Parts: sequence; structure tokens; C-alpha cells
Amino acid sequence: MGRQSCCYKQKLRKGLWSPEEDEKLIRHITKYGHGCWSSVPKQAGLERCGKSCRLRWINYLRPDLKRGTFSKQEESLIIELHAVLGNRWSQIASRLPGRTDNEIKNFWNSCVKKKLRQSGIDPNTHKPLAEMEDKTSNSGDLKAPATTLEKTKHSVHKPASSSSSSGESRTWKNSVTPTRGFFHDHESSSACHLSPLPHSGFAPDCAPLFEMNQELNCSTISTVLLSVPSGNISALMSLKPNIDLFRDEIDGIQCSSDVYLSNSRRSSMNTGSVIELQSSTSFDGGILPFSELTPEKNAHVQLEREHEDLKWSEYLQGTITASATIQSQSHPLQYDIKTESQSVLVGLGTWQQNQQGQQQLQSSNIYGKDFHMVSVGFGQV
DNA sequence: AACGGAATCAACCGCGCATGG
DNA sequence: ACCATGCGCGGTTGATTCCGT
Repeated sequence: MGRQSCCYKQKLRKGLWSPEEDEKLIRHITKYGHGCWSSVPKQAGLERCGKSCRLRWINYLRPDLKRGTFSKQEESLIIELHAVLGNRWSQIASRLPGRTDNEIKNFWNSCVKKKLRQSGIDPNTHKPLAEMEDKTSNSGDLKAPATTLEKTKHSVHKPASSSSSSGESRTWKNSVTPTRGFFHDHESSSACHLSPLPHSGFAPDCAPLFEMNQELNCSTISTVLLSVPSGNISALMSLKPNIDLFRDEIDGIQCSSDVYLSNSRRSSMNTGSVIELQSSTSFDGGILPFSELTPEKNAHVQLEREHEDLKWSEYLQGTITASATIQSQSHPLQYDIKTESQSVLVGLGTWQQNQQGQQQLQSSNIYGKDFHMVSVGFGQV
């Protein structure tokens, strides 16, 4: 017997939110903050459950949401993070400022999964599909990537742990898709997780800290993944705390930054060592080619949707100070939509900056609880 | 133009965890 | 220790939109 939903109990409204409801919620949270979500609907005059209000705020009404299509950098980062974190959408979202777990989850399920499959990569394991088939047919150890792969230095493959491989270093490129390779030897992505590092000074979309849970055999993860959007390093590192090895791999993909590891941290779980990657990096190689995965269709449509969002903002803010823009990048099919949260809502700029600053300090709780800042930044709605 | 399947995305559901009484 | 409550997460659903025929 499952629990009945809170909405059922209280005969509350369900389904899509009306603009009036949105306005009520925004007005309330702007003024008082959300405090206890269960009391929000009552105080805000909404016939919704607190859970529904929370979801609506987090996934849609929050002023620091980016919205719009995912950039290639974001897409790459999602893929990389998913390779390590698995379906821990909230953790992935915490490294993508302005994106929600729901948004990322939808994006993954509707788009990325398919692209990966088309590229011959299993979206669950991030291994080549052919390899997975071999594995299921042989039910043996993973020996080598599929034959369509060839060596390259654009992707970095760190030797697997002593327990799972000979330790021979391999790098691979998928010759079918001109892609960064992101092939892993890890058996269980859920065994290892990135954890937020509130005091590292890293931007929240970086991946500065790994926890290696040796009890969970996390050391089988063996891939270094690098995707460095404009000045950030998001290096998903192999977990063997071997500085020289790591340096080699970094060099292999032309990362010129100072990167060093320390084992000084201990995870709060107290079950394994923690590798801290510190960097003042710039990665002049930019993001590795992923051209077949470019979300090229619907750019125009998405832009129009963006404008619809802006109209909604206008409704809330009373004015629009800028419009969505497309920044064409080096690749003709790449585009990056500047959204309201980045360029439009001037009043929210401060709020966002504060939020981003907070994220660096408290990336595990990116929304925070104190919405007085909302009041300041959101202005008089 | 109409239809149907695919894709997208907002929202719901149920579960586990944390916390407080 | 137990229970009630609230929160957050991941999985899933269903409505809407898109797109090909």
C-alpha cells in the first residue's frame, strides 16, 4: 500500500499552474521567503500542496534559472558527470548553474540518451555498445574497447585499478563519432560520487573533488574526462591518486594549468580517500569536438520559446531590457542563447551574483533558505 | 489539411532520509 | 526508541508541441 498523495488528502489543485498561481507564489516567496514549504500554499493563498509549490518554484519560477537550450558545454558536462554520478540529477544540476535536476533529467532522457546510442555508446554505462554486447555474451571481464576505436590523445584513459586491469594506459577515440571519448571501466557508477566542495573556491560547474569509496570498489573508475568551458576546468578524474599519472594525462590533452592533487582530505563518509583537484586553469583546447551531437535543429523554435519566456518575465517585471541573443561560435552549428537570467533581468543580477557566490560556498544547497536576497534582487513584483 | 507517432517538458508520485517531539 | 512531519530526490506520467507522411 502506497501513501496517498498530499494533494489527495487535502483535495488540492493539481496539474498545470496558472499565471495567477505563479504570481501568488512569486509574490509570497519574494516577500517572505518560502520558509516551511508546507505552510507556503496557505500563506500564499494557493490551493496547492507545499510540495507542488516547491517544485514549481525550483523548476520554473526561481529567478536564477537559465532556461533555453543546453549549450554544447553543458551537454558535454552532463554526459561526463553522468558517467561518474549516474542518475544523480540533483548532484549533476548542482554543477550546472541555472539548471534544474528536472530539466537535466528530461534533457538526458529525451535527447542525450538517444544521441549516445546513435553514437554507439551505452548511455547507462558510457561504454561502447558493441563492447557491452560482447560483455553480455561473454560475461567476462572488460578487456578493450570496440574495434571501431582507435588511439588518440584527445581523450584520456587512465589505467584501471590494480584490481581490474593490468594497469596499461590506454587512450581511445571513437572513429565513428568525432568525439571526445568517454569510456569507462567502472562497474558501478553509483559507487563513486562527486561531492560539492563548499570551501574550495571552485566555480560550481567544476568538479573539484572526488571522493573515492574504496569499500565500494570505486577505484575501478578509470577515465579522465575533460571538458573545459571557457576558463573552467571540469575534469572528471580517474581516481587513483597518482600525481604523475594524472599529470601525464592532463598533458596529453594540452591542459597547461597547474594541477595538483592532495590526499589530505577525508570524506565525510569516512570510508575512503578524497582526491582534491585544485587548479587555476585555463584550457586552451576548449571543448573537444562533439559535432555529431550538436543539437542543431529547432534553434529558431527554441529562440521563439525563449521570447515567450521573456514575455512572461515582462509580465512579472513590467519591462524587458534586452532580448535573447544568439552568440555564434566558431562552429557554425553551435549557438548559445543568452537568457533572461543572464542578460535581461537587471534587477536579478545582484541576486544571481549573490547566488553564484553562495553556490561556491554552498554548492550542495544551491537554492539556500534565505530568500531575503530574493526580495532585494527581485525588486517590487 | 489531417492524422499519427515522436519528442518535449511540466508536474506528480512514492520513497528514503533528516529532524524534532 | 518510536512516530509524525517535512524535504528532497529519482522515476514516471500525461499533456502539449513538433514533424513527417
